[in-house]
Amino acid sequence: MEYRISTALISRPMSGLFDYIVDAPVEPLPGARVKVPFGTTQDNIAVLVRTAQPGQTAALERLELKSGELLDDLELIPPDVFALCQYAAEYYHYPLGQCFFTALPSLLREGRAAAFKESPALTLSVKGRAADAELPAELKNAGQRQLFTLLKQHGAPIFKQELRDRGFTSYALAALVKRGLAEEVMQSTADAHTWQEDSRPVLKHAALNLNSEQQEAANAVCAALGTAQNFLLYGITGSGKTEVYLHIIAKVLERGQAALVLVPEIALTPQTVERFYQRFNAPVILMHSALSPSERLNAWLTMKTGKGAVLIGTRSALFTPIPHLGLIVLDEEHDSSFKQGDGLRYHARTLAQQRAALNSCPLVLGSATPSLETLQEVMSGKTVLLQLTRRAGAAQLPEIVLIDQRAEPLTLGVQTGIGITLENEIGIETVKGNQVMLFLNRRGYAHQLICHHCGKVITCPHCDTPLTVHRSDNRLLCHICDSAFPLPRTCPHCGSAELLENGYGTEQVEHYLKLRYPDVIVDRLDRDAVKTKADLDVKLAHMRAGQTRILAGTQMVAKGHDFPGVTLVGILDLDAGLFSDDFRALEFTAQLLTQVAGRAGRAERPGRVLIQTHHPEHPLLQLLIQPQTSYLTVAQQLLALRAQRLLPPVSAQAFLLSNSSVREKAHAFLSELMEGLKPHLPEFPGLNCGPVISDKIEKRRNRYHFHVQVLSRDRNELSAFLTLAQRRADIMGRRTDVRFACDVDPLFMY
DNA sequence: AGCACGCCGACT
DNA sequence: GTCGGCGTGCTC
Repeated sequence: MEYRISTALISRPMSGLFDYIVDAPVEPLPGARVKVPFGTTQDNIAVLVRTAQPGQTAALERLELKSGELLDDLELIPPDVFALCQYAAEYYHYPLGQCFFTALPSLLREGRAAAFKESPALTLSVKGRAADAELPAELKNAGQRQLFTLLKQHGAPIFKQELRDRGFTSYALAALVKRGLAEEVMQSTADAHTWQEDSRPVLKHAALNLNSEQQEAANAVCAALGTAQNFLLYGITGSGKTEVYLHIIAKVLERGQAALVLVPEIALTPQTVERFYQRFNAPVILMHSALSPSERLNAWLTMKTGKGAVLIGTRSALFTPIPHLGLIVLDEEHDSSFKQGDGLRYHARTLAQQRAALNSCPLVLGSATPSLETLQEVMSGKTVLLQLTRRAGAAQLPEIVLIDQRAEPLTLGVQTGIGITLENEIGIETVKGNQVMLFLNRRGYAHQLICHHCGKVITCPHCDTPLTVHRSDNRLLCHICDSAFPLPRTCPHCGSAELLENGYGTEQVEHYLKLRYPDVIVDRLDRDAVKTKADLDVKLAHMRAGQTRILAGTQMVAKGHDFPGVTLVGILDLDAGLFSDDFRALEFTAQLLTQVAGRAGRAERPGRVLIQTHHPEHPLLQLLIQPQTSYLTVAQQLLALRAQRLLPPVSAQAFLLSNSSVREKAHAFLSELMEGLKPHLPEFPGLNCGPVISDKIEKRRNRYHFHVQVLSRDRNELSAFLTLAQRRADIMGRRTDVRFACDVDPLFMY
């Protein structure tokens, strides 16, 4: 039977639909993929949007439709995810086809069959099963012993990727195989049954007891199961948010429904993951950036076919088909990694709200430092606030102390970021056997290289930024485009050999500390020191074991890791976060301070936070050092400030973006676009359009960037304007070498 | 985004 | 005389 269908092409930046004829035994469903010819090209992947009755698309009567090949016999993208993509297309003013593209695993984008592939798994060998002793004596390594025990308890094979996610090293896996205790088998999830058919209870172990606050929070969400109610679980660090999630998820599973847990990339540590595996018999599936394309497809299909009960994943896991979805958790909801920075520039929180609405399930946003966006939702009554104010154990909140840098003598330490006061405190704490964490938001050894003779700063040839000195690999690195250059001995401009390093980064801090405290182990945590997930796990383990005594790092040290032995947290330079022209800077700074402070004094030992600043009188700092100040009170003040200035989240914001390798073209495009829109502006009385200006870093990766800021108190008005802008941009036609995009609800200034 | 078509400059 | 630059417009 032949059907006439409308499709969206997933790899073309066009918002229109294109019609084809497909041959199918029964009427094909929206969400299925079709392979279609397009223009002169073959094998384009499109997604079926609707079937059309003959004659319905009257405008195309003139045409003999080409035929396409149906790739999926069912819908591939189920109705809820399909609707989510449609919503994203409208909200973010992005072509529907490309939203589908974003929603699909890469192998499915390329037209591969939606079928499970076998993956390597590990199970005990005959010898391993026969081993009488609980643990074969030859296994000395703790990881290998744990792995053996796990395989023995579990019986059935476990995917190697899952074992790696749970913290076992590839080395440990190989060692068991080498000793003949375990063997590798290829396994597929294809013939597994759905998890609901499993007769075992969903819980492996009885849940931990919740304290009254936790219980109240869990009860509130459980009472709302089956509705699209949004919650903010505002829980200070160490107050046990995860335990609340686990309780709610258990309830969801008992109802026969599945749960989706979204986390920032960095949060997928073996400790967190293990708590889920330990708690539930029902299958827990992970989706993160370290998966290979076929592993990602397997995880996606496992959920789609109802063989996974809990999906834990990063941003993009939001688009995974999950039958009977009963709950969405978005943990660390303030984290900026939930916002996609290119392509479909979506915020996982925004789309999670929509998905929760589509599935009539609750959305739980969790954070110790909620975003002002979420706080605004609480104020307006759309989101229910649940609070966890008690820290586990006897832990107290740390004392925050400002160190006025203007009063510090200009020692060698100051030039590497550590003033004498902080240095002394580090000495005292480490002598006592305590741990210290230092935070600095700048990677590398030295911020820039400046010529003493001609005064020029060595900059990236592709970007408007100074190159950063990285001593560990003796290179100059561009933090914008990641290009690398050998360290020059002479100035490229004047040939002088007198090059001065200017400004310090984490690498220099680490270097200085190692010189200063040769007896203790100093480690560093930043993107350069942590290349793989395994690096991170190792460093975190050393820190947790108390081996590492001083840990210096970037944002990474602030992100939710629990180190009970830390009694001192030093913040080397906060001033940039106080005087930025980004209106979100104070919010980020308050969040960062609160998060970093949360690392200190989690056990019985009280903690302190020392903040080095040249501006101790700054009102935000003054507010934050008050012992009774909670993040919530700070955030409320910041929100009031936003309201005064009519900034997000009180009003809706978007950027129109253009870039080109020819500076003039990028500017001209936006100027002409805005000129063309001018006559329409009276139709948008609440709209506030900025001028066409260059980005703060105008040249990036050899392209010149310009933008226009658009604000409106009325989101619908903003959206209508963006639709018009998009249409005008289309009419203006594509110009070679000019790229144009919208960023709705941007998180960073351009 | 591809890709073809088409109209102008500098090669054999 | 042709090769190839990239501006323009179309793709069911």
